[in-house]
Amino acid sequence: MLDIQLLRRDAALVAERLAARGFAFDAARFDALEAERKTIQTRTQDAQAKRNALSKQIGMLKGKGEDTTAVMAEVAGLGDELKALETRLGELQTELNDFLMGVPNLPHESVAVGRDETANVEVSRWGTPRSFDFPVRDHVDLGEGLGQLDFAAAVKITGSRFTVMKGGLAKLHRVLAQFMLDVHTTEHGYSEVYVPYLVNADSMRGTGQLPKFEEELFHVPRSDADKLYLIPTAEVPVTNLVRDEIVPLDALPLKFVAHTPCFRSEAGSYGRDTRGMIRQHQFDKVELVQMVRPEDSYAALEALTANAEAILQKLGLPYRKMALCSGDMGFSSAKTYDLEVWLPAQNTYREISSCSNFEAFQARRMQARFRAGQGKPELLHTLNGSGLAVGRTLVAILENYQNADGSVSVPEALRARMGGVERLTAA
RNA sequence: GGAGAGGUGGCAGAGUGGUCGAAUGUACCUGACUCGAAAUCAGGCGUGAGCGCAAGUUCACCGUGGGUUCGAAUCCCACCCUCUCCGCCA
Repeated sequence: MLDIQLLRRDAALVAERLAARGFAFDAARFDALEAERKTIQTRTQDAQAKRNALSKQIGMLKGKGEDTTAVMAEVAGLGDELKALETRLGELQTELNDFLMGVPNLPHESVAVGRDETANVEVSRWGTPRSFDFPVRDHVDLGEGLGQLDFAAAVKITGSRFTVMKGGLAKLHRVLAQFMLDVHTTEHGYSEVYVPYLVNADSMRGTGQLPKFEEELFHVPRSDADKLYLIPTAEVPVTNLVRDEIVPLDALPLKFVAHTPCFRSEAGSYGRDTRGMIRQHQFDKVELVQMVRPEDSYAALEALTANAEAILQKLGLPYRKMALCSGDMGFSSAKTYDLEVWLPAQNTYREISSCSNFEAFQARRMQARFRAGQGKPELLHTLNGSGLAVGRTLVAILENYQNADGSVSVPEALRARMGGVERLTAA
């Protein structure tokens, strides 16, 4: 959520900055809503103050055993008007809130203006894509060739966009997640957390998935009014750890890492990446989350992105770092770097991590604050990034480390964890 | 699943219709005393929002949402959550 003070001061300026990300902010509507809110709120509060004063008077008179009929008559006249005002004010506040909850974050000044991913800016590249002297197979052929990747079984059990892994590949998948967790906790200073995979609507609103993106979520019904959502990323439960909290200054920065499955309905992506495990309804991800002081958040974004890059480097996977343009960023983000890993079979780089600074956008929705000294509570800045998407990392290893005979070498960094196994072969 | 208890300020804990945003204790901050500290004494000390240049002032908030009333922490309804015991269970 944006700072309403900023909108009151200059809604037109906000509209201009949001236009850069392709969002049509209706400044006229906002100004109109605000104007009415202001009058109605003032009138409501005046009426309430009057009612409170008279009621207090009745209390005092009764305490002294005196007659109250005159004051009662006076306050009786207030009733209908007050009720109407309160109702209208409630409507306006709901309307304003709904309006604000649907407005995306402002792009940081360093973000390039552009409509879609074609305007993203390549920041750096690491590693050299390997050249193959045999026909390159994609991860589906490789995994099925090994007898360790089974989409047919997943379709039978559940449906499309799920996968079953077996044997060495299943183990490699597990080992990858643990490798990432260990690197981030021991080398990068993150605290490991284990969190629920089902969350309530307040949590989804806090990080910005609701109210706008409900169709991208899976949910589990409970009572009528109350359902739980499967997390689309660990960002949701982990960031919400600080919802409605005032964190002491000396506890900052907070740095968390969590390994969770992620569930996405992928509504609207029919036909995209239908083959293989690039785009699944369920996938594992190791997520980095930070809560920092506002003045530290852009340095933290660089550091967090470097933390994710370190995993790719240790695994020897070539990648490039992209700074997303204004039109390609997520709803809540002020600035985002995507890390894209080289996939030989697709002959291109594909997203494997997305690292974002949300500034105070999520914190404002969540009332996530810190207190410096004796001062007023201030909003935190929140950040997160994948470190990394485990399924896609597995895909990248299969394709980049494949051999002519269809076997797959295990990256050096994982061999000890794999019990010394150097390559995955068909059983 | 069955039975019971309970959700009040950072924490503890009063308050069952009126002067209660809320006693008291504790924690914390400031000052006094002290060479300094402890102890003691005095004062201060919630969050959000509106109006205002400011001083200030008004409103809302006692789990959540409704209702009754001139007036609700207190009464009524629904829901959520926590705890205890029993049963079942990874």
